[in-house]
Amino acid sequence: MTETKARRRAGRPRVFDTDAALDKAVRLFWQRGYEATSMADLVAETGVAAASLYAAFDNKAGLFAAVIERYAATFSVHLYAPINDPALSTYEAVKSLLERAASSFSEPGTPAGCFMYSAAAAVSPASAAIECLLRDKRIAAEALLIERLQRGAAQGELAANTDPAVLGKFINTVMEGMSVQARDGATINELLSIAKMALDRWPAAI
Amino acid sequence: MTETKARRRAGRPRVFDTDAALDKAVRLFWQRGYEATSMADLVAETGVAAASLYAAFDNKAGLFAAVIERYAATFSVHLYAPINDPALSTYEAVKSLLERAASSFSEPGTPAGCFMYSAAAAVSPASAAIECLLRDKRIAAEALLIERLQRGAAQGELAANTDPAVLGKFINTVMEGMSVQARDGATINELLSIAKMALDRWPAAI
DNA sequence: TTGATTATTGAATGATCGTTCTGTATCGGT
DNA sequence: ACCGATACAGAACGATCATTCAATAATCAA
Repeated sequence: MTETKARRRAGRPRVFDTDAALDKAVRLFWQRGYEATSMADLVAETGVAAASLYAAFDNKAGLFAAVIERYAATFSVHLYAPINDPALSTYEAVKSLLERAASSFSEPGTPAGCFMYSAAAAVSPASAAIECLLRDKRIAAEALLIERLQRGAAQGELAANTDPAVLGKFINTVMEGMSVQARDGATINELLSIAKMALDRWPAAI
Repeated sequence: MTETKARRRAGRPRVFDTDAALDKAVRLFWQRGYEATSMADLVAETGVAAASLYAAFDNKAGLFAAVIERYAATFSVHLYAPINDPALSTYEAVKSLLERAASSFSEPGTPAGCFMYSAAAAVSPASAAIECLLRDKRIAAEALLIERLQRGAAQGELAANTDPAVLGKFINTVMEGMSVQARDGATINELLSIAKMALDRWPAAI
């Protein structure tokens, strides 16, 4: 007979909720960025003692890495869902992606813009590894989008002279710009009209 | 008889070159951002003692404000020159703007991307005023672009159903995204193809 | 030459940074 | 009941942060 439940680890059980603490940390890093968020800020916001955060995440960089994964699991997943939805045409998928970006980036309950774009836009040389973590995520997301466009091209959904890599980079660029716009106070309607303009002249197959 | 030259100030003259020091500081803030650049970094890079920097710029925020103006005078001016060039059509002006952004953001001799977009993307609440300084610059630049488009629309250079404000926001959004792309390693050719795709959406008059 | 003014140098300031230590509490296994 | 293991709380660590002080140097106006 096999154990269905995971065996509890020995020792005193953790009292704080890891995901709840990460959710708080996500907001903080999202709003202020990596360098401007101090461990003291994180302790105050999460209510978890510094030593406990270190025991769970090693150090500030480790906590940030966990925060990245938490953001990806709770926000990025929904944003990019249309890309993986087989029911949508290529155009519909991109349109839905941009519209989700517009509403997500201006969502009142969360910091403006996209965590992946603004949380470590510029860092000290000592934190270069942090910048790379986010850069890799951005590049991976772009690659995912380009792959979707390539599938669409293979299905004959794009004009023959369209390069999916360029189109994907363009769409991604607009999304990154929309994040800056949102940070500067753009409303959801302004972001939607920007998205709409990016979708104009979509290189559909003839 | 009027004094043609500005009267020298009393006291010991400044020995360090303010603009040369600002140029060094521009690079540092451009690369690392406001929070991740320390006064010790600035002292090491400029070769100017801390007390002298404080005497000249009051504090770190004051130095950053001077750095913003220096960047605007030495980089932004060239980037936005096509917008004010009366010899160019509206389309030519925007095309030239985006092409200058592509080459400027990927220029090997300077940090990648645009200082105005990445130097204070996310800051601590204590530095909120710093974020506002750059935001105001971004919004002013966007307003300048929109005004140019409105003049073009008045000249009948744009399709009748085009909203210059939306078109300007779109162009600006693409530029902001191009800065992120450049930071992530995009080449000048990749940026140019992104710019080209944005221009494909151009709503010329029929 | 003298006094007012401003800049420079180098050390020192208190505050905050990320991180760790010390001691105690709570679990599973025996 | 006891042991090894893990987590807790709070104080403490050296390093670095932005900033300023004290003393000296160089200029102008008189």
